Amino acid sequence: MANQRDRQRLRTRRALADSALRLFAERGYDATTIDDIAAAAGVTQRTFFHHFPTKAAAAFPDHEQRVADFVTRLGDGAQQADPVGHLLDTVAHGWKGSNEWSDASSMRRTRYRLLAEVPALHDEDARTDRDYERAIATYLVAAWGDTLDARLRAAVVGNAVIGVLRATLVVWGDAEFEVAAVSDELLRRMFAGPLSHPLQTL
Amino acid sequence: MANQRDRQRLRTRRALADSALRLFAERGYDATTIDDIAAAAGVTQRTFFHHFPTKAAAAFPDHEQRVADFVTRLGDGAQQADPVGHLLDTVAHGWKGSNEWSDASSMRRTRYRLLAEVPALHDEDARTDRDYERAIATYLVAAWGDTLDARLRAAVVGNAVIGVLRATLVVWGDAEFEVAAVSDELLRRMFAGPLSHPLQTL
DNA sequence: GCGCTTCGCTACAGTCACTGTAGTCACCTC
DNA sequence: GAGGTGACTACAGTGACTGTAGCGAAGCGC
Repeated sequence: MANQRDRQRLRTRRALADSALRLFAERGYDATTIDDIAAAAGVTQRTFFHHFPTKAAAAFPDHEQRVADFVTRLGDGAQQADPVGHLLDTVAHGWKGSNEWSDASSMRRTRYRLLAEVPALHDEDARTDRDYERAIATYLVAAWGDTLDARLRAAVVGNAVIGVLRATLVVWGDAEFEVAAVSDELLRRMFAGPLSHPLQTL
Repeated sequence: MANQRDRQRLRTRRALADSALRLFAERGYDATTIDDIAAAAGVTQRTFFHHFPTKAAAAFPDHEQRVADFVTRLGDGAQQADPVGHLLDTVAHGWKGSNEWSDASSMRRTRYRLLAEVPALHDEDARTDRDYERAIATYLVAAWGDTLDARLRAAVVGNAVIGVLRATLVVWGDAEFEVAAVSDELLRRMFAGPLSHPLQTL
């Protein structure tokens, strides 16, 4: 996995992602063309599309990887006695998760600001959220058993977890507080109350 | 508001929306070009863009109107003693809400099927969801008072309400049950438990 | 009725995201 | 070291979306 070719591929991918984020921040998303990004990375436009399916995807080069990591980590606890506890632990762990791509906090801030301003990036991010939601629902159905009630509550939990995180981040955008602690309290309340007991109306 | 010009404009808009939905259903979203839609409606491509900002928007010609209706209805209860009750009533009322555009249930089914299959339409729908979420959050902050805790819980409620509805609809896609009753129970649980009391960790 | 404005639509031309195809050349494998 | 694979290029095309200018009919004050 670390031969010449893979290194070259990764180098190009990084150059493209870095150029994209930098240019988006400097001149704005719409004012940046894919030709600009490719030229800045020293490759052709066609090469850009060998690495990213869309312009927006270049702003989040590690999304696929992060979702995959989350799914793996969630799956590792499939046999746990307390599936909800394991889910919450995994989510909490995700907060600390940073990797090679988004390490620099300046990059993270840039990305967050762009996300709020550019609808196309918001769409891209929302697609990733849906992947997380599906992963959570699948995990809980496996843990709870495949009844209609379980499938329904699992889907709601997936939405609730991601929704709580997203809403918390939105407010956090203009007010400082401990994101991890607050979202954890909200999620634990949700599970303590409305989400862990069968529905009456089903 | 019912002069010759407005009637003509509405007629064209309807023709475009009908042609779009029909062609999307017949040959698929990607296989339908905007020229096709415009030609089927008897106008030019440029006219299409006088009525809809994007190709996807033509599949939901009344989204703006629906959001505006929701906001109006929500605002009408601004002085109510029980804001959460008013919100739930408004949401429940939304279920029954059908209008001139989406009256025919066959159209509604077609639209729902397309929504599940076409990512671009999913994105479009998600943007509308965000409008609802913002409307709910704004309403609740006005009712609860503008503290950090209220802003946070209001944002979470907006996400939770829309999330519950979306998750319920997804599961409902392959299992029949009373959507309105089930989502109402879920929402009432959320408000009874985790969402109506100040956060400890703030 | 009669100008004057407004506006729904057309015609035309351009940009840019994205795709298909074919080819080159370095690297990897056996 | 021969053959295959894969990263990248070159070129050409499609289709979503935009800007601008103009036509002709509906509205509106006189």
